[in-house]
Amino acid sequence: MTKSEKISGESLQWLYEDLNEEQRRAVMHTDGPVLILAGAGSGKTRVLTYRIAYLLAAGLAEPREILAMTFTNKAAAEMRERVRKLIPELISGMWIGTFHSLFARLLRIEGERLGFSSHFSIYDEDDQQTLLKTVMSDLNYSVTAHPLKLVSYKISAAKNAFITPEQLHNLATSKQDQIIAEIYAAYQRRLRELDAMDFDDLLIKPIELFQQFPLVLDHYQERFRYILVDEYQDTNRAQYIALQMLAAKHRNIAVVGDDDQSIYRWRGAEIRNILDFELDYKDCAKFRLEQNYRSTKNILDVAHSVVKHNRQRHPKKLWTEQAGGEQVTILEVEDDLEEATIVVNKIIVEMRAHHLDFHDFAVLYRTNAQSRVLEEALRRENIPYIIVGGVRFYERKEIKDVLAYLRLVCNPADVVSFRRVINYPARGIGEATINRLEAYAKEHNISIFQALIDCDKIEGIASKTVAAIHAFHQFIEKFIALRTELSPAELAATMVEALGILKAYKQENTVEALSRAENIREMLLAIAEYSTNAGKEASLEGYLHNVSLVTDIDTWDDRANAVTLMTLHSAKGLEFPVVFITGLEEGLLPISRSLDDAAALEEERRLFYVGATRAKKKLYIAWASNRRRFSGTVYSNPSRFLKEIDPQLVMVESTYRQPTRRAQRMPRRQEEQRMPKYEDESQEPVEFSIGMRVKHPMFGKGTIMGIEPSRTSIKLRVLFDESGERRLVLPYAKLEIL
DNA sequence: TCCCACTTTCTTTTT
DNA sequence: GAAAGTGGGA
Repeated sequence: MTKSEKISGESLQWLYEDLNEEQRRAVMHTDGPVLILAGAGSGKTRVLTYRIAYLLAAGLAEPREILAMTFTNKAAAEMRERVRKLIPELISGMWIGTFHSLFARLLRIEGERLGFSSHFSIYDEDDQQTLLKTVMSDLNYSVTAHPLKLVSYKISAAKNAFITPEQLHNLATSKQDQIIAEIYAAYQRRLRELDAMDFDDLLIKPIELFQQFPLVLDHYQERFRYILVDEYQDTNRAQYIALQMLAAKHRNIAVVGDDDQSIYRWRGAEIRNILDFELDYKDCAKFRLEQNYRSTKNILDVAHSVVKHNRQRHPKKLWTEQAGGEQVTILEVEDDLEEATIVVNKIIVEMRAHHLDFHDFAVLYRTNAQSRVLEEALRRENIPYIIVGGVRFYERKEIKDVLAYLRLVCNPADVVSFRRVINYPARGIGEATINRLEAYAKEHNISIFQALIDCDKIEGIASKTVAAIHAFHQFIEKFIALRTELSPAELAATMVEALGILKAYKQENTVEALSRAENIREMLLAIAEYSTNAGKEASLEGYLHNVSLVTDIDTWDDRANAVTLMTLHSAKGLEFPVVFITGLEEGLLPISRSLDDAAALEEERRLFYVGATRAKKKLYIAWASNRRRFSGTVYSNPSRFLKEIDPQLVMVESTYRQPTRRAQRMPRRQEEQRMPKYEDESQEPVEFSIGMRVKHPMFGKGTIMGIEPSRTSIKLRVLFDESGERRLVLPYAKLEIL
């Protein structure tokens, strides 16, 4: 049967029924590079899934020849599910997943060539910093002189830009940058010794692999006849290079994206990648999806009126058949508490008026810290809610403890995990002992885990400690042996039981301890679920790789009947009938650190755009003139984005009891830009004066006796009526003026 | 070596 | 206001 015969069959009716003309052309243009500029809500996922389905149904590709890359597991799962619905019989063997998970899979298969085993550990940011700390101390660099955050940020940035330690060294313009390059080199060596990779390595190592082993590259180039990339605007340099390499042979690379929704610049994403796709592939076909199927015209116009102020963008405008719609409402409120209250009230009102459910609402914000007041307000009204993000499940201490044990069983060379659990639960093995073990391991060129066996030969370790070390060693060995006999779930459960962690938490009997115990139980259930789902494929390392790459949004349950609270970043790709964007204040959205950086500011604008275009029917935008941040109150001006919105598109609801000069409603034109106070804390004006009466939540009432400015903060000397004199650091002292 | 109390630092977003 | 780091006493 020829290609055209197959395609003309009735089975492809869906191509004509479900797609508009431009979408269909994008789907059916299968030869060569394709750029699909797909605006928010224009059916981007639909085009991708139909394209895959079409490639398969038309016989242009086998499932195993398709590689589809997304940024979240959720997006990948959705894509897979939708392809399955179209052509259930052709689903297995495709590589659909996130960059990180697919590359991890690739590295599990091919990593041995680079000196990694198939069960290498994946380090998250936390682990990364722990390792960096030890690397720096080995090199005798203090974390005071070279803040860990700075070092890890620069190394990560270099990796995302695919810059090697040597290159970074050559690029260095300061002594510190040279040192960072040196740490970077040592860090990479150490990772290899530990059989571990961090998130960035998952993107970089495939490139190194391809460069060093052209035959491997050749194999994957041949195999992946069709490559599809979602959210192309968020790819970084490393991802870009990897894609270029993989696509070089067949050149069937289709990328979908929207430059207006590029919001990961800070993570190394290069908007240039999508803006320049046509230069990279001069013969590419270009399709524009500009019909929006999600939102009303009012919402789109508001979003557009803001984003059009960006210079770094393809000019374009979405259109919709849903003319008009409800006006966008701007809520002007006094403070964050009131903001939360009004949001909750509006939810209740909207529910009654339009027969909506809780899951029809999303409340979005710039920073996770903003969720707290909202939570409290929702709880007061007994409204169920789900928070996405914040402290992630797999980053919780108790979860990481158990995971570290499991990782150690998989990969005894994993020193970061080793250090985490060697003395947890406490078995009397302290820092001094660990250092001796480490020195011994280094001297004899063995792993620290192997050094445990010989610990009785090491000088300076007490016999009691030797016994503890041997017991620990045997404990791990026992589970290494059990690994083949037990399922991951059984192994984990047995291990947790043997460690007595749950019992210890129960004994502690505090709210915190009990919730930690609960979390561990939940994790054991999750492992069991993984074991069932993966069936015969289930393995401990498989599970560990999975959880390393899971994000909160992946587990977000969109069917649960609850209001969703999340950051603007997490909201990308989702939609809700009613959306609230909160905290539209200078310094918060746009965030203070972006104010002096034109490119960063544009990203903030896109962030607003992403948020606004999540709304289907109704959009609320809120700003508060006071917001409690840290422990002080911060006064701010309305976001410049509010002023960019065409006033005719919105209605303003203000709840000021008495609007202040600062808080004039929607001023037409911006006079002097008043910077929010918290932008630079050292400049925060002192609101306190000597002799002033103040109240502290713990110490009670007192009198300010002195004000002592220092390099980084201001200290107040307060004489408390009951407890005497104390020094309090200003931004953190929760003082109320009486 | 462990444990407690105190100090310091951090809040932008996340695979 | 948390969470990690530091330091002194048991």
